[in-house]
Amino acid sequence: MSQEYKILVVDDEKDLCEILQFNLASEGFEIEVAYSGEEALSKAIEQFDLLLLDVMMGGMSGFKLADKIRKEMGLSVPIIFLTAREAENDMLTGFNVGGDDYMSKPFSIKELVARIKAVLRRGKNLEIKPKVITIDTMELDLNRKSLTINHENILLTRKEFEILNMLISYKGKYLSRQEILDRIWSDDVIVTERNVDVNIARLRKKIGEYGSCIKGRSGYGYCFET
Amino acid sequence: MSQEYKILVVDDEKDLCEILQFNLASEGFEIEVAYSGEEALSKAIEQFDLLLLDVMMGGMSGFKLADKIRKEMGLSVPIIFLTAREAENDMLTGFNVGGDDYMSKPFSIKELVARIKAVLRRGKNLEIKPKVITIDTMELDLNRKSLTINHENILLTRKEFEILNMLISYKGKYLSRQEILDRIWSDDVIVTERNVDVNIARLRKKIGEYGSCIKGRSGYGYCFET
DNA sequence: TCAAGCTGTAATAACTTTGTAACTACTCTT
DNA sequence: AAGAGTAGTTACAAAGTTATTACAGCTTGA
Repeated sequence: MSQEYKILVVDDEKDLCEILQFNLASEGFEIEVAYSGEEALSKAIEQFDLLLLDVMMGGMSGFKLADKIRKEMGLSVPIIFLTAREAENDMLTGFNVGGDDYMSKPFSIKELVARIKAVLRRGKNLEIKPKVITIDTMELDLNRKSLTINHENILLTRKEFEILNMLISYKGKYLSRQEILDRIWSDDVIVTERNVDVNIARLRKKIGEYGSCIKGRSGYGYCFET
Repeated sequence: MSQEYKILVVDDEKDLCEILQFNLASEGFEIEVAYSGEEALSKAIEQFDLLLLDVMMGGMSGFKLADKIRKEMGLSVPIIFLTAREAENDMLTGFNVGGDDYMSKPFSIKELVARIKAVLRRGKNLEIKPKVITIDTMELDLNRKSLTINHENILLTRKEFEILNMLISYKGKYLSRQEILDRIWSDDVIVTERNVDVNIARLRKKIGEYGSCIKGRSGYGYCFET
């Protein structure tokens, strides 16, 4: 990094703070630490280029803190949330509050650094990108994670949404069950390939007429094609 | 697994080594064992497709070993760390050193195997080859595994596709049935040479006018020639 | 705590691909 | 030209793959 970025880490686990401080500093970032939301607010938030907020803290939660910073203080500093694993809903709330990314603990420093850099880069290009994929009368909103067909809202579960999204972004290419598993399921969950089938079946049913656009071919996998 | 992967297990607990050796071998991996970091270094590390390193060993720790392999020897073999500690710290260090994954003991063999496969797969996907072979009005897309003739999609089964691909890449050369079997069928399946004939027949039928480009010659085998 | 929803497994039925066998037609030698 | 070996074709059986359903465990949120 050519420029020195200032990052504020807010977390009540002192050990983790130390690890972060050490590792991020060695990546060339300037780090400050606060051990609670309240302590964080006592600092001049606007001086930082990025906030790393633990979601669960004694006292004010990371989300509440983010909310204050965004709404009361009106700041748009990038925020990355740190959350205990499996809290998928956490993540959604995080995005609602205006988070830029989130990381589930335990996470790898390598990955965190990558995301920090990504967020900082993004900041330069600025602001909201409404990502919507439209296929005929079907609209997939990647931000809202919603699907509409003929302006009718279709509720997809996460897995269904992500599979559909993946198929559509590789439109015309057959993706093997394994490729789908690799991308959509995290490494440490072990599920069988049959699972993909089941999710595809549910997805097909939900998207009605478009169900037949998801082609399955013996030995190749699945493919979206209109 | 069609290909045989070589894995080096480095751990000073002999019992665990045996368990790993037995179980991984039965998954079709070729296993070698070293009981210390020093012993590991005496082997030709570059011959292995994956390293499984215990973090805590008498003598050199797994991390130190990894560090040597990465930085001094400059090798980028995938590494999975085995750690007994719950500690998040271990994990962080593991990733910093360039580990690809880690497993905390005790772990399930099933999960370990899943991760090994994931890591090995990951390495392969790196090759991005936008390969399309065009012969007259025939297009063979090796990525999509699709064939079009005059922009008409022709659905080939896997074996058909692979045979066609092989014939075309050796265009003009006669390939014996045995050569075709060796390359396209996995070693552990035993099929007769007549099988190739049958598949060739099916292929010829599917590719219509191009069917006659697949020449058969008594005593030689098959050859693609326009 | 219960009800509802999500996600995974298992079972099974339908389907596709692949292999074998049997037969015919061709080729190559003598 | 005959016979032995080789190749092409077809039909059927075996093996493998996929779709779908039912159900169970888990999480979540009233």
